[in-house]
Formats: sequence, structure tokens, C-alpha cells
Amino acid sequence: MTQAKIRHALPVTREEDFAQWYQAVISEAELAEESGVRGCMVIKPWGYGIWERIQKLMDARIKEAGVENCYFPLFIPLSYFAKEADHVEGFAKEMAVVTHHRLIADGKGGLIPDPEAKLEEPLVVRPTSETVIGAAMARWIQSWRDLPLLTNQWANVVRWEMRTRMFLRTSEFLWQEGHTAHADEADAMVETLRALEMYRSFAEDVLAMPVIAGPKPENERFPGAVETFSIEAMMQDGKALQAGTSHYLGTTFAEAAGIRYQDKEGQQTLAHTTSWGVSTRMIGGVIMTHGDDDGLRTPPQVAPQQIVILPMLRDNDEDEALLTYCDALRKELASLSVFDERVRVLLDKRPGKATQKRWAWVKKGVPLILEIGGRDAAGGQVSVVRRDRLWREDGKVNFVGQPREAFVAAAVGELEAVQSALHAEATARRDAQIETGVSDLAGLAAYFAEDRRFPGWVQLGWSRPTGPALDAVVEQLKALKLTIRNTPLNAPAPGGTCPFTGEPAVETILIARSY
RNA sequence: CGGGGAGUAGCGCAGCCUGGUAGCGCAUCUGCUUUGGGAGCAGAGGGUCGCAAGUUCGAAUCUUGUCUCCCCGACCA
Repeated sequence: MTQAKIRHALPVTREEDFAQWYQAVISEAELAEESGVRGCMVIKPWGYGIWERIQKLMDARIKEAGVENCYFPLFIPLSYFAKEADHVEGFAKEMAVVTHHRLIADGKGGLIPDPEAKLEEPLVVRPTSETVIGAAMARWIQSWRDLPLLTNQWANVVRWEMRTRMFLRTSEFLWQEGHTAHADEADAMVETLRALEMYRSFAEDVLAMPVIAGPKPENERFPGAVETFSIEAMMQDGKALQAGTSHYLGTTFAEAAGIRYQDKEGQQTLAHTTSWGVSTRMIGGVIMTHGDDDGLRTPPQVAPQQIVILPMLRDNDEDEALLTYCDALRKELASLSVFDERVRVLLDKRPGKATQKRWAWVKKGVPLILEIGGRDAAGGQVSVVRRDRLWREDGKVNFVGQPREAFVAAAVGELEAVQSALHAEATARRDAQIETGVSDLAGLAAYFAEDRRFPGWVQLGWSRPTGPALDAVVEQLKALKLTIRNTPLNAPAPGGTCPFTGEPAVETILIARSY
């Protein structure tokens, strides 16, 4: 009943149409927009600001692990790329290829690649950099003393995707890719799992996005990897989103690129490599984890602005005193620290009614919004709404008036509270939607029945088939539009039998629809 | 890449079938009134109808091609 009175900020709700809602958040929160180039997007200041926050906090964690940043070329010689067969097979179908280095007039007012300027060897636009970094590693590594070699780069990559969705799957996207080389499997696996744990804790602590970390089944491995691990997040429509991956590459790329070192016995030995990455896809995860029918709710740790102050300007001579009051408040708040950084606070002085400008910030998901009028200024008050508690029971916006000193004293705690509330809400939703009671195929089909709104995930035990037996399982799942996400680390040992093979279950897996 | 849908003002849409040089709502601008919680009234500005060819005296409208977006599928670190 109270619901009916609420006039939400978005034109479509999650319940009405989740896919359209997702796009509405992106455009209404001004995260990104169409670029006119297929599958590529313009990332706008608020969206890019979130990415910059992710970069800053992730980069610190990467460096803390002793990994150094480098930059490798956007263009990869075709011959480099062709060196690893599985890798080629995995990416060949989605490559952008540069074949010419000059344009000439076509005689009809347009331009065409100059046939005279064809490249001797085509260059591929990197879809990932294992091959080119492998070539560098081969040059950089001679001795066991050169290991481990720990590098990372922040870059854009291109994959010519058939079907794109903003942030989730774009032809060009931004990411970091860590690449490391180690003396042996044990050392490389430690690094692979370190990166995985780094992503897990980052998603939970920084993005307030609960995830489940674990190894992927062999059919879901990265092309060329021996083992692939992922963090999987549950979106509000119940689908799984792979939000980060970490790969143990064995000696696959070491063989292809010739990454060898002289070991302590003087023998030439292949290095073991890893790679791991997270991308702008994480922003899609934040949207579908924390967004509501009024737009995004940006976790305070990644919010480009954590507090926005909206003065209720009235185009009269009281405005100046009001702005003075607001600016003093802004300075006071900006001097506070939260999450080991200064509080990010913006005084929005643009002309226009505060009540009107408010909605733009609601949609962007600023954690705390302040509206301050002349009466507040005179009485030393502020009026505050928490973005994660936007509405009152009566359907009105939940602004709470309070003394300025009290708010300033509580502001840091409020930001921390928003961060943890978002995490708690998402975790509760996720946990409530993991079904552990399914033990056969009929139960699986029933759980994911077509008419069921937003099913979650099924966790069950299976016999971990490989090869053709696994292919058969994958086919069964595909018929239900399902995929195996991963084997949760620390999952309880399963009992009973595998619903696919009838053999004893040996491992616990998560099954879900996925992005 | 296959099937379906769609591109007309910043956003959302109507007009298209039955060709006659463009309209509505929101937003924007101006004025007046209002003003502590998503203001009202009046007026105004803004569009080579995605792009390109074709048919026609005349094309947003018909034909063909092409680009982009959305949905479903296939594919997918």
C-alpha cells in the first residue's frame, strides 16, 4: 500500500524488466552511453570515476603483493599470437586485426586502406596479453634468481563479441592483467590462489559484493590454462556473474614463448606462469548487486563522491550566507577520514532547485545526500538522507534533520554503515537463493523452470566427470540453459550420488544461469 | 553469427498501412507567481525523421542497401 505511493526515479523497475532496468540505471546514473561503434561504450565521468576508484584500491593491493606495473603494446604480431594452439582456438573467432598502415582516397570522396600499404605481418589487437608478455618474460628470465617475476598492466583489450551488453560484455573493455612466472607449479599455484583471494576480498570489502571463489570445471577454463579459478557473484535476478579470474597456466605459455631459466643444478627449466584479471565488468556487477528502482546505490568505498551537499538556493540575497554555511560544512566533512582516505564530499552549487537536483544524485547512488536550506543554516542544522534507506513508510523521501555537529560526528560511521549494510543485504539475498536440496535432474529442472521468477543457484555434489563424460553433463545443463560456475573453496564434502552420472559424488559445485 | 524488434528534438513516443516538406509528453530557455521537500501558469527555442541510393512533380512515409541499439539463441577469459 505504501509502495503504491512511491514515485521511483527510474522509468522501469527490476520486477517489470530486469534487462531494461539495468540499461536504465546505466543511462540515468550517467555511467556510460552508446558510442556509435558496435559493442563499444563511452564511459562517462560517474562510471569512469567508479573505475578509477577500483583501479586505485586494486592497484594498491597488487603492489602490496610485490607485483610491478608495466605496459605492453596494444598490437600483437600474428606470429606471437599463433604460437599457442589452445589460446588461438579460444580467441581466433573474436579478433580485431590490423592489416594496413595508411589510407588513400577512394575517388568517391571517401577513404580506403591503401593496397600499397599492407602490413607484411598483420597485427592483432590484444584480446589478452599472455603471448606478448610471455615473449618479454623469455627475454627477462635467465636464472632461477630472476624468479618469481611478478608483473601487471592496466590496459584496454578488444574481443569482437557477437552479443554485447554495457559493462558486462563489451568489445573493448578496461582491465588489469597480472602475469607472473615461477620456478615450479607449487609456487605458481600459490600466486594463482593469492590473486584469487585478493579478488575475493576486494569484491567483498570494497564493492560490498559477496562472491564465491573456487576452481572452474575443465570445460570453463581459459584457453591454454591448466586450472582456472573464478569469483562468482549473484545478481539480483539470480544469475551468476564471473567477476574475476585467476589462471594457473602451467608451462603452456612458457613452452610457446620459450620462458626458461637455469635452475640451481644448472639445467634449463621451463617456468610456470599465471595470469589473473578483473575488468570494467565489475561495474556491471555493482549495478546488479546494489542497484534498486531509484538507480544505483554506490558502495561508499568506490563512490566518486560519498557525500553531496545540495543548498536550497532561492535566488535571493540569503543565498550567499547559505553557500558560506554549506562550504564550511563541506570543508569540515572533507577533513574527515573514512576507510583510510579523506571523505569525498561535493558541494553542488549549480543553479536549480535542490529538490530537482537531488534525483540526479539519487540515481548516481551517492551514499549520503544533504539538502540544506536557509533555516538549517540559521539554526545550525542539516537534513540528510541515506541512499540505502531512501524512503519512509509514508512514501516520502527519508530526510532526517539533525544538528550539524551531530551529523559531522556521525558521518564517518554513516558511510561505514552504508558500506556494510549493502554488503549484508546482498549477502542475505545471495544466501537465501542458494538451493542445496536438489539431488536429481528433475529437481534441477524444476528449480530452474521457465516460469520461475529469478531463480538463484543450486549447490550439489557431483562425480567430477572429465572428457566425453563431462561433455555429456554440459549438454544436459545446456538444455536447461545452465552452467557450472565453480567448485566453492571450502565447500563441504558432498554425500550421495551424482545426479548426472549416478556415481558417488566427490565434489560440490554451483549451477546457475549466467551472464 | 541466426531469428525477432527498433532508430523521428536531450529523453520517452505518435505520425508510416492510405506519400503533400513534423507533432505530443517530460526536459531546456524566458517571464510572472510560488517555495522546506520531485511547483503552477503563460510563452519560446530546438529535428537534413540513423546513413546512402532508388521510385516520384513531391519521401519520415514506398523500395533496396548499410550502420547502430534492444530481446532470444549460438558463442564466450
